Amino acid sequence: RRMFPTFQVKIFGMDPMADYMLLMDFVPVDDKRYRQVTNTRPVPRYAFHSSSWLVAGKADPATPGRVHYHPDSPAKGAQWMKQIVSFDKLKLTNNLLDDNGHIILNSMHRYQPRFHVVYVDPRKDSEKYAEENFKTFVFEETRFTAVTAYQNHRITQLKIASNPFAKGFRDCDPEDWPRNHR
Amino acid sequence: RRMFPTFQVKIFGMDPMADYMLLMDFVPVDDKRYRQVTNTRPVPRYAFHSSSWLVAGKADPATPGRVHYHPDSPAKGAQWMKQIVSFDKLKLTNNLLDDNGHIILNSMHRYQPRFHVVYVDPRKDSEKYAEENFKTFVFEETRFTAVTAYQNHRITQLKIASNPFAKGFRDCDPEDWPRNHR
DNA sequence: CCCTTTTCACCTAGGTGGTAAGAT
DNA sequence: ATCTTACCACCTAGGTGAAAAGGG
Repeated sequence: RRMFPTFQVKIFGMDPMADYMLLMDFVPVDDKRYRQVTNTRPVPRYAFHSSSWLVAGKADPATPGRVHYHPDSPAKGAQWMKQIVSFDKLKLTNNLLDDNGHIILNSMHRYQPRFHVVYVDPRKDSEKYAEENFKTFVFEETRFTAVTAYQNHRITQLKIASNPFAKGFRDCDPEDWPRNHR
Repeated sequence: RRMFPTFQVKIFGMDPMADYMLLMDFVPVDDKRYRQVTNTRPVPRYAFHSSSWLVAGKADPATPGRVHYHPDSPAKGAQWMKQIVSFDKLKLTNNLLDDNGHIILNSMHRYQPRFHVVYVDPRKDSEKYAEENFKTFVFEETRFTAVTAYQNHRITQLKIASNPFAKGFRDCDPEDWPRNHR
């Protein structure tokens, strides 16, 4: 499924006339597997377990480190800089055998999205300059735990309130949402 | 609206490693405006006038000669050649003020679609070689009369039978269509 | 008990010809 | 009479979380 909210960046400082490739990948934040607490007392299903994650042990074997190229790649710096770049086509899966080119992640593990900019070097021996033509950007606030089903009611409500495709599950106007809920 | 059936080509003979732009444009077939015959006897609307076009006079002023770049442009020759290239995103309009970048045509005029291949010359003075880096292909069987409403019942039925988006107007299985109708 | 998979109703987004009204 | 425009029901295509079923 798509990653939501979508990773979006505003880019400055490119050479407007040069070609660039934009891509993303995901690296494990730690070497741990997480789980939810065991409730001893019965709890209604909609309460979604506890509100925190416990370490459940060592991480599962690392998944194939796929990358997602922004579908507009390659494009000129001027094109990338003139508006916000949105990775809304990026899809995540837990299927190790996926052959749709989606990003493969382990469920119940924590990940750090990374954003990479590659300058398309017109020189014949461009491979030699791969190091300097490659810049990586990490925004720690975009870290998340991959799941197959939501574990937290407020995450669910945030998605229902802000993802247009989940409009069918809303029971009030999303404009009122930040005021009515903390 | 989209052009339907879609213009599609299979390409051979490109340099697999070189970049190419693919584009289409439309040129008037003649300098005429067409119209349907006046029936003196009343005719049911569904009969769609006559089955032929009459010359109605001189063509309207030529429309801005827009071009449509295939959205995958630029791409490597290998990419273009490995499957049929389909111009299914190409849209036609009769609105002279259109600002969606669609191809502007005069209704009731005849047009010839043209297909162009542009080799992206990596040389600094590539403008000098524009002539030799540019090839045009014309398939006369793709000529058509632009309309705002269909003038021929068999064209309507052909579209209903073969365009998936018109499935709501079908009254039998399209697989049976060529056998049941001439 | 905890997590994953599958299916579903309900959306967004947009491509069809039909149809009625409008323009010339 | 002929052609154009605007709107519509009906599709395709695909992104949502809910819920039920399944696995360990």
